[in-house]
Amino acid sequence: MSRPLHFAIMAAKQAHLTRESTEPMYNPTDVEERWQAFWEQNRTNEPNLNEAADPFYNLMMFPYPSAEGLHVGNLYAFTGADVHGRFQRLRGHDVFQPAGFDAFGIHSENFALKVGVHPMDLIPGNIANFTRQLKRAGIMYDWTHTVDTTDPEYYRWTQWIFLQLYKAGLAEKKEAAVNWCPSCKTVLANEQVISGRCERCDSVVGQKILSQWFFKITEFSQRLLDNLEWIDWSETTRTAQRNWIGRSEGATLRFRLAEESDEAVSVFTTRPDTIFGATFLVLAPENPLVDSFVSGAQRAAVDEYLAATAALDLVERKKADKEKSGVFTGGWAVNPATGENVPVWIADYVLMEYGTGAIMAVPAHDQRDFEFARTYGLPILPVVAPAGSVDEGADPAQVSVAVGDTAFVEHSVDEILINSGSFSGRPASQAGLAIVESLAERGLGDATVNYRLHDWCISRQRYWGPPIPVIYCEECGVVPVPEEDLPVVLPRLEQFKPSDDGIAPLAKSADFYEVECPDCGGAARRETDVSDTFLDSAWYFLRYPSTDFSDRAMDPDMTRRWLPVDTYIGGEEHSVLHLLYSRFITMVLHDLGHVEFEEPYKKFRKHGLLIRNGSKMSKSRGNVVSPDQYIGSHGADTFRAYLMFLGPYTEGGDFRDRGIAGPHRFMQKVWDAVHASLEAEAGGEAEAGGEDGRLDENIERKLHQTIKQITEDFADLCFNTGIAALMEYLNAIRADGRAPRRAEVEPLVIMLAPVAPHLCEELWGLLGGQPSLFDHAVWPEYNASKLVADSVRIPVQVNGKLRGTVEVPRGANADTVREVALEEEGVRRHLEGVEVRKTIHVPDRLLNFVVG
RNA sequence: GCGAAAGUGGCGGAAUCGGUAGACGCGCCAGCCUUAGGAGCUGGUGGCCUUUGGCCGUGGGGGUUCGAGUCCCCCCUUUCGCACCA
Repeated sequence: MSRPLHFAIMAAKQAHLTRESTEPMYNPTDVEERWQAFWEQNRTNEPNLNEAADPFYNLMMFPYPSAEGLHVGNLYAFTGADVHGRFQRLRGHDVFQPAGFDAFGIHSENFALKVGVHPMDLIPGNIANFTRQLKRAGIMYDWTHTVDTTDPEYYRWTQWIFLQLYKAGLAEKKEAAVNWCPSCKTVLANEQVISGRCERCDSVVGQKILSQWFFKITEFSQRLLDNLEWIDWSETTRTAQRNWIGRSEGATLRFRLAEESDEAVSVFTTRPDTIFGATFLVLAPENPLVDSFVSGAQRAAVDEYLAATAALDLVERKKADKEKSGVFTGGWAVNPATGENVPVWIADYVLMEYGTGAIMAVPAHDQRDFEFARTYGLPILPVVAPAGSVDEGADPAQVSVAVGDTAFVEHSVDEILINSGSFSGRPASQAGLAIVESLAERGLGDATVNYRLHDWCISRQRYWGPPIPVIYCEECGVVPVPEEDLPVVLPRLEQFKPSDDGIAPLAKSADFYEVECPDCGGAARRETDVSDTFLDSAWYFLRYPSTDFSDRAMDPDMTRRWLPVDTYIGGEEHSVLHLLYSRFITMVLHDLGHVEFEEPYKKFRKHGLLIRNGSKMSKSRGNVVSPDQYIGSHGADTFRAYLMFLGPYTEGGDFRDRGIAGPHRFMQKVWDAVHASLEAEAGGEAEAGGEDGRLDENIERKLHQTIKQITEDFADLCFNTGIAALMEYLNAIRADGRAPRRAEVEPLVIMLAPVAPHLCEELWGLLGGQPSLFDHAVWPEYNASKLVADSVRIPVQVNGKLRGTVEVPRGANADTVREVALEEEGVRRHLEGVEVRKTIHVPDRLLNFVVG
C-alpha cells in the first residue's frame, strides 16, 4: 500500500473511531492546496515594488534546475531563508523574495549531451518542475519577478555587463596558459581547479596556451579585502575570502645578471631580512628569462628538464611532498645585498603564476629552499640566529650558527640577524624594512604587496552560455558589439559537443560567426566563446527588482529602493567563487555609476549542509531524498518544521526518516489546541481559567519568554531552538488538561506561521482573522517586566556542589537567602560540624557556602 | 603542512558576560485506551552504588576559581577549506 493512501485510511479510521468531538481532522494536503491557491489568486506574495514603505530584500542563492528536480538539500536552504523572510514580513517589512534559475553552464550541457536532448528543450521542463516543487513547499516567492539566465532578455544584460567592463579597460584578451580540463574540454578558472583536478568531473587538469578573455579582478584585490572588515557576513566566509585573495606583504628585489648587462631578475619575498643568506636564485621553468641565463654547456640539460616538467601534470607537479628537482642554468646573478655572485637554477617548485615566477633561495631559512639545497649540494648560510644563541658582547657579524636538519624559520623580535653586514645584530622582525629601504636607495628593490588572486578568465570553449559580445575585424581589430545590437543570441545548434582542440562549438557555425564589422562594415568574425556561468550569477540579484524594465539592466529607482540585498542566504561552497565575483561586479558597476553601493549583500549567512546516514547527499551514494515523497505523506508544513528542527540551520544536520514524527505530532497538537479552544468558546467556557479575562500568571510569563526567545532566534536563523521554544509553550498551555484559551493560542499561531504558513493561515482564519495572516497579523511583542516572576527558585551549593534549591522573593539579599537556605534539609546536613568560611551570593542566581 | 570549525545521554541537539548540564524532539520503558496499531493519552528515561541518601559525568591530561561544558596550557580525534603562494 502506498504511504499516503495508508495514512489517509488511518486518519479516516481515527476520525471515525476514536474522536468523540466533532472537530475536523487536520488534513495537510487539503489545507495546503487551498492556501497556496489563495496566495496565488490574491497575489499576497507580491509586494508593490514601487510603493513599499519598508523594503526588505530577502535573497537566497538561486538553484541550477537539474533534471532530477529539487532535492531536500535545496529545500533545506530555501525553507530557512523563507522562514526568515516570512518572519521579517510579520514584523512589518515589505518583503521581496524572488526566485530564479541558474540554467546555463557545463552542468546542463553535459546532462543534455548525456541524454541526447537539446538543453533548449530540456531547461523549460526542469524549470517548470522546480517551480511546481517550490510552490508546493510553500516558499513565499514573488513569481512575477523571476530570472532565467538562459533567457535572451536576461543574458542580453549579462553581455551588457561584459561591454561595460570592456569599455572600462577591465576586460582584456590575452594569450595565457590556462587550466584545461581534457574531459570537459574547456578552460577552467583557478577557482574551479581543486587540488589540480576539475571540480566538476575530477579529471586531472592540464595546461594549454589559448587566447582568452580576462576580467581584471586583481585590480580590486585590496578593496575586496578591505570591505571584508565591515560587511556583516559569517566570519568563516570572510576568512575564506581573505585566504583566497591571499595578501602577503614583502618586497620585490632585483638581482642583476652577473655579466655586464642591464637585465635583472626580480623576485618577490616576504623575508627581505634574510637576503644576506640568499645563496642562489631559482626560476620557474616557464619563466621567459630562462634563456638569458642558459650557457652553452648547460643547454642540453636545461632543455631536458624543461621537457620533463612540461610533461608533468599539475597534480604531480604541485605535490608538496614531491622530491625537489631542478637544473643549473650555467648563469649567475648578483645578490644586491652582498654583491656576490649566486648561481641561477630552474626548478618546478617555483610557480610562474605567483609573484614574479622567480625566487631568491635562502636555504637556511626556508624549508623548500633547504631541501633543494641539500639535494644539489648548494651552500646553506644561516643569517638569523635563534633567540638567546648569540652571547652577549659577541659581534653578530662574526657569529656562526650550525645548520640543522630543517630550515630555521622563526623571525620575531627575539631572533637577531647575523652575517648580514651592517644589519647584523638587528631583530629579524624589524630588519627587513631597513634592508628594503637601503636597497631601494640603489634602485635594487621596493616594498611590495602580492596577492594570490588571479585575474578571472571568463572564456569558455563551450556551447551552453551567453556568447561573448565581441567582433574581430581585420581592419578595426577588436570591436565590441554595439549595445543596441544586444543580445547576441545563442543560436540553436544541434551539434554542440566540445572538441579536443579548444575550438568552441559556435566556431562551426558560419551563420553565427560571419558578420559585418559594426565600425567599417567589412567582413568580420564574431567571438565564438561563451562566458563563464559565474558571470550569469554575479549580477542576477541586481536584475530581480528590474525585471519589468526591458530597456535597461537595472532601473535606478528600483535599485535604489531595494538594493543592496538585506539578507542573503546560501551555501558555503560558494564562499569564494560566486560571492567574490558578485562583489567584484558590483564594485565595478559602482565605479561606473550604475549602482550607488559597492557591496551587494548587507548580511550574508551560510546555511549548513544536510547529510544523510553520515555522509553528504549525492546520487552516487544513493542517499538523495526527494521532498515530494515527504510532502505527500506529511504535508509541507510538517516537512518544513522537520527540516528546521533537525539541527542548527547554519551548521546543517542529519536527515533521518523517524525524526519527522516529532514535528508531525506538534502540528497535530497545535491544530487540536486551536480547535479545543474554539469548542470551549462555543460551549460557553469562554474565559475558562481566568475570571477577569487575564492569562494565568505563569502562562503569561511563559508567553513573554517565548516571544523573546523566538524573536531573537528567527532573526539569527536559529530555527531549531525557536521551534523548541514554541513546543515548550504549547506544552505549557496544555499542561493542566483544560482547553487552551484564545489569548493563549493566537500568539502561537502567529509565531509558528513562518515555519508552517498553511496550517497557521487556516487556524488564523478559524480564529476569525482576516486572510492573509501575513498581511494582517502582528508579530507579538514581549514585555520585559513580564519575563520574570516575583519569586525565583535558586540553587544552593555547599563548596560548589548542589545541595538544594530554595524559593525566594526576586531581588532578595544575601541574608534573606541564607536564612531560607539554612532551613533546607539537604543544605543543613552538609553544614553540620563544619565552619562556613564564606558565602557567595549571586542575586536571583545562586547561593554557595564555602566551608572547611 | 597552514587555516577554520567542532567533540555533551542510545540518537539529533540545548545551555558559553563562568552560576541547578542534558531544554526541545526522536527512540526506549511502564500504564491507559483499542478487535487491532509505524495511532492517541499519562508518566518515566545520563551512568553507577550499599537508593528518604550519595558518587561519577560535557574527547584526554593539567591549571585558574567558592564554582568550569564554558576561561588558560598541553595532547587526541573528526569535519571542512587551502595546499611547493616564496
